[in-house]
Amino acid sequence: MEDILFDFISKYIHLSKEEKAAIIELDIFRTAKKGTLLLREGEHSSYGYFVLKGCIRTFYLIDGEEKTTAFYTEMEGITPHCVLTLKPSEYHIACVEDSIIIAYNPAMEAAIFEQFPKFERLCRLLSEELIAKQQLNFDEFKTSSPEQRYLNLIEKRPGLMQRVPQHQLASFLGITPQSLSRLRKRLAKKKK
Amino acid sequence: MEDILFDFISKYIHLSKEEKAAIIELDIFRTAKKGTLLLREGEHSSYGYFVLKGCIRTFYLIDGEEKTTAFYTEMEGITPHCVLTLKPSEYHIACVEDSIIIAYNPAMEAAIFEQFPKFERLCRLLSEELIAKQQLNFDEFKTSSPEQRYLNLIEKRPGLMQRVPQHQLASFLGITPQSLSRLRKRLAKKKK
DNA sequence: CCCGTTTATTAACTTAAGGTAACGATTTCA
DNA sequence: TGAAATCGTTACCTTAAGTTAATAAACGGG
Repeated sequence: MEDILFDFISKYIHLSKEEKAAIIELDIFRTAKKGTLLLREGEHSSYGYFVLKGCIRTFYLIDGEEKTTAFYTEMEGITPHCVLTLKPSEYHIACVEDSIIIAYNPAMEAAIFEQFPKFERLCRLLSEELIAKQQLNFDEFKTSSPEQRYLNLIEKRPGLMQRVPQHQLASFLGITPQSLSRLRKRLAKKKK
Repeated sequence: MEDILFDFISKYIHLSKEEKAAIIELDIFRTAKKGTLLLREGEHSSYGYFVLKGCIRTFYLIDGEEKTTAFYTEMEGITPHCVLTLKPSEYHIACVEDSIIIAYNPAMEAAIFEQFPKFERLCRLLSEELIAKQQLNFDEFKTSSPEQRYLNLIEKRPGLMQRVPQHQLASFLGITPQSLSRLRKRLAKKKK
């Protein structure tokens, strides 16, 4: 399972045997069953997660309703806001499927950055890229109707539809499950 | 005007005289009049912008309509997506007010990072923080109605309302100018 | 200072999303 | 395996957003 990670990193920088060993040394690999809560609202945590296989989601509990706002699948990760603020978490993180993930904390990052400074560069570059992508994504959300967003999601993240319950997808699209259900019926009719 | 920048940076790291001199050496400070286009859709550009004073916005031209998706004010900045992809820009960037900005490109960053590695750490930390904040912001957007978003904006970014034309704010809120106008009337009535 | 453009508001109509509730179908797990 | 919870769909009604259009106010360049 380390290979999944190293294959990914190799797209950006070359890692020596020593560097790979240092990463494995950190003992960051975990498996988690579907439904497992990695982080609860209100908790303090210093762990970030990176998905090697499977799917995790962030969600809020608002008026007793789960509102899923993000899905992270293969080669995507999240450092929860609370890790940076040191305050209680605003949201929950849960596994949508049985997953293989990396769990890292700032101390581990610091250790790796100190040994191998080029990791820090990698993280900076990945972060900067992610900011720009996130912004594009948000832009698209703002400038689209729920229906367009739904169609867009099918195009941009094919397969996610199949992996995720519909009511979770609905809040991800910024609508209610009922609206998503209607929307789908509307589209099916149009297609005919 | 350098002082505005150095005051900001001093909240994160200490800069020596040499380091400050190296930054000034880069000749990154610019002023731009309201309405100035810093980047046009379709253009190639390698410049990122950081606002010291004033306000800039990103917008898309969709069916001849301007859709404003983000505002950047004091101590906020943007590295356009096209700088990272080397492809034509998806959006425009324009000054909303007369502004004092920093314009930087990857070569300048590389030069500074080489001279003073701690800058790279600063950028990584700021980037990681921004990712988490952006995500929270997006989450809030998805889980709120236009009305809640409007009220939230007043709270979170007071003053922006006064600085920015309403039709630009409308698309920023993900609605039409007409809807924003109605929404405001509705709220004014409620308050009474 | 004036005229054209941009901006904000309002109105009437259409469309779709929210709220509530009910219904089976599926999944979970004790 | 059987009861309970979860999930997706449908229906009905309400509410608000989109669309189009008209008008008035504010702004800005010559």
